[in-house]
Amino acid sequence: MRTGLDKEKIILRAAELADKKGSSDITMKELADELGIKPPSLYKHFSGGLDELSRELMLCGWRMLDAEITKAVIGKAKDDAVTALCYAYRDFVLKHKGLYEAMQWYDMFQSKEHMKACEGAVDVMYRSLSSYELTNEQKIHTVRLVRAFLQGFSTIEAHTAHDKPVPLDDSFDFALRTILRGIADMQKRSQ
Amino acid sequence: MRTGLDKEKIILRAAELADKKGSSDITMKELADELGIKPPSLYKHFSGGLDELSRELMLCGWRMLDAEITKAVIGKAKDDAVTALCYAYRDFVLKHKGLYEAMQWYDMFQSKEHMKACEGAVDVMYRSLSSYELTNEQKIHTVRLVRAFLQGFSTIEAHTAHDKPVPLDDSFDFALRTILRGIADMQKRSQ
DNA sequence: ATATAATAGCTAATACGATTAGCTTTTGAG
DNA sequence: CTCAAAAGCTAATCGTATTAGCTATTATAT
Repeated sequence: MRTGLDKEKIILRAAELADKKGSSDITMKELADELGIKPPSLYKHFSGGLDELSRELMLCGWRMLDAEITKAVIGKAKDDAVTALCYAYRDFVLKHKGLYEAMQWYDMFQSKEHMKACEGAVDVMYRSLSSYELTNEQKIHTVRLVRAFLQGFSTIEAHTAHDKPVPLDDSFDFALRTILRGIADMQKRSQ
Repeated sequence: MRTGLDKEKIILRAAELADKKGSSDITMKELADELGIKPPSLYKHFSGGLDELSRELMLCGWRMLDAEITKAVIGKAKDDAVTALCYAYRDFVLKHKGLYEAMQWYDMFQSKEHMKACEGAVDVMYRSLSSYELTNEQKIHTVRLVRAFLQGFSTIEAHTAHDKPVPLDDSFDFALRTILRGIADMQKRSQ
């Protein structure tokens, strides 16, 4: 009982470590070294071993992302809200490459838990669309489109060398405008 | 020299195994078992071990995807081509969940090789846009948008339970139409 | 055909990370 | 001040990757 560690602190440390490595593949040994303890000691905090740690990392990541995008859309509506949310999401992924990878720790056995975890973040997306005049079904489609785009663009960007002839910023902006235009178009037609 | 195996066959078998597991995390042991040989024997074909196997799997996957989408767009232009390409891409991912994961074996050390590998598939996307009247820069933005959307939508779909209230097919269709509308809009304005 | 070199498999041995078992020290509650 | 839980440690076990060295098969060159 010397180091003053607890589950929370360890997870945050693990997240940092993942981001430093740029990958979610962190080992008990690496994490223990990072914390100045021996690998077996980690089992006092995570009796479920690496699996439990991964799950916690995933949950922690979604909570953080949720917080970021929530903060970003406060006081904004419609296009402003969607735009802010998208930029915040992308920034998060670029800043947390390793953690974001851990957040993809989909299904297998824990599918429900994972879904609950992203739920918060996805819910923010839904709320951001609430100021538009869309049917529920349209909102669902739109959230899926936005989610897919963000997931795809950010991962590709995070894993690709940043020396493109055409800046990625411009492409992101372009894509975002395309999507917003699509939403506007939808509203026009449903009137 | 009994089993008549060669690099090519082993890779294809590894791809099947990955898809069967729904994950790219296949071990030397699993693969050896699958092939009816002992793990050390694999090193006769892959002296670089698991790393080399992963790389080959990645390359193999991109070649396969390239072939699929190329086949899909033959004889088509504009919206028809893009639509066919998108559906083919999505089908591929859903059919090859494990292999597709292996294809994400980004950067680290081999970044250039990986880029070359996707290059073929990305090139098909560019060609599919050739029938539109777009500037080079616009094409680049568009390819990035399409790529991001496909990557994101497919991975999310591949990893999520298929029991949604609103069918994913409809959302895919909706998103695709939104993107095509965006392209049309762009052309209108640049005239 | 036959000797020979490369091939492709095998077993045994090594290394390393995950995990478990059991011991010990610190710390918080009473 | 005592005691139980908490949190760390070392030693031991297990499983997978990988290497080393052996052997049988196959292909090739004489």
